Amino acid sequence: MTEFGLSPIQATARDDAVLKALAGFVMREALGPGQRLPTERILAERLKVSRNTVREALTRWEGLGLVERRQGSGTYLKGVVSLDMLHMPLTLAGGNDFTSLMQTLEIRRALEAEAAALCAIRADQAEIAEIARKLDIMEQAFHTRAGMSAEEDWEFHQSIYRSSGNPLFEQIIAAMHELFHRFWEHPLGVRDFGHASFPYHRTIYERIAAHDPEGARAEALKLIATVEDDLKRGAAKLELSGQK
Amino acid sequence: MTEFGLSPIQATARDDAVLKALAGFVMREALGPGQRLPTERILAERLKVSRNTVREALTRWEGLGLVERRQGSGTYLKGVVSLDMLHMPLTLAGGNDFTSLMQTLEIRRALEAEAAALCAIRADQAEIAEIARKLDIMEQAFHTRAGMSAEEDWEFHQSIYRSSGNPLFEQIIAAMHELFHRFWEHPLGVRDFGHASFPYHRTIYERIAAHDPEGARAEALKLIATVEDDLKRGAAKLELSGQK
DNA sequence: ATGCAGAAATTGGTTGGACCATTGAGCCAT
DNA sequence: ATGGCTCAATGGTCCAACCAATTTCTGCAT
Repeated sequence: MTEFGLSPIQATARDDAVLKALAGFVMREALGPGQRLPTERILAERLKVSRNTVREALTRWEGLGLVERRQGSGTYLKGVVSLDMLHMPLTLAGGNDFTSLMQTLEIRRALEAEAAALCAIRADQAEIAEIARKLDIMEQAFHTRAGMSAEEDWEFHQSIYRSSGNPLFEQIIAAMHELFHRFWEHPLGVRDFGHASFPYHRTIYERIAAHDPEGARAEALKLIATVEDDLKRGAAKLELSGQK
Repeated sequence: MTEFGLSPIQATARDDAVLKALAGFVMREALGPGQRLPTERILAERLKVSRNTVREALTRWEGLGLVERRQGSGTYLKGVVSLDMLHMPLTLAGGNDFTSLMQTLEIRRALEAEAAALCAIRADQAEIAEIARKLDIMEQAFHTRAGMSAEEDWEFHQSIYRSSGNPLFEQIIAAMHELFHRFWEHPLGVRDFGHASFPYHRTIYERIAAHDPEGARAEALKLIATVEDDLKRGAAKLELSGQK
């Protein structure tokens, strides 16, 4: 194990100090997403605080999505960490009913369209190629597995958000995506979900590749519209079958 | 101390289970902001988990701004808690620079335009009247106080979000607004900030009152564009004066 | 009785040490 | 090579204290 450039902490407000020290360490070592950071035991020893304090600090970062813990393996960076970060935790009440889903879709419509337009403006050749790659993977999965391509679908969209030049798009939409997953994992019997949206993935890509922001925005809006339709169909079915 | 309706927890993923149980407890007891919740020691005893686990769970909620801890006093609710909450922690890397501000503005542009459009579709007469009232107040404040109408300006926008039929708009934009305030409270020497955007408030209102969603969207976009220009001017000034 | 200072109880914050559960790497027999 | 096994490393949980800030109670002086 190498020598970590970490020095002890002093007064109260330990866990904040721990996070500050850790952020500094991450910056000095130029650690990025995916990389492992020191074990809790080592951090506790180097910073001269108890392991519990280190754990509370890391729990904070985990809650902010900055870090991921894997038991038996280690703690890994999930995002970019810097000393001067601003946190904006949003908690939205409501969640699992049809209305809430439609409301999040309205937000997503706004963001998805804007992200696609920005991407069409800003994406360079490498980024466009990456999007094309994700699109190919998705289309291939769609055909071989008869429409079960949710994971690949999501990765395609993510590649667009990443190329929008604004990381907030991915952060916000990712949170909503999680909500959607939780919702139609087991309930809601719309099997062909997403089929209708399939063709628009390619049209979005084409508008982005052509650096046509308004075209990309329009295609993104069409895609979301099909999802909304699917959702309404699913809700209607639930209504009929008498469920709540 | 009353009898808490809390039952033991079972398997792994303790802290999540703790939060679920706590959320259920808060709902059953109909606890609201400002009220104190049970001691960590009591929670640990009732839920049959260690106090450490309770603390990690509460640390999560504290990070989300749902709860506030006061040493020697207790843990108090800060927001509304329910079982089906969606958490959306956003992190702005390097929070106080020009880039971060522009990024939040891009998000706001997307949401503001969509909210204005939805409002034009859905707002009823009473809501339109309320928006008109806020607009009058704002314009009057603008003229009497020579442009210092930030508070009234914000209330005008809020009234639009509220009439969009989707509470998420207000929640998300409000979080960003708070962030903005913290930023240009003292730094950034653009005095005439917001002057350029003034006329568009009335045009937005007129398009909403006319139930013209695309018109409202277009005017909202113009307004945000003026804010972006102001921001760029401010950044250019900082650049000139040699600050970082 | 009243008011206030000091003691005591309450409560979140921290510590250190122990053990469990999962992971991953190295080893060994096949 | 391959498959299974062992074992060390690592995060997850627990316990039992003690510290620090706050609140509440107590009792004395007025």
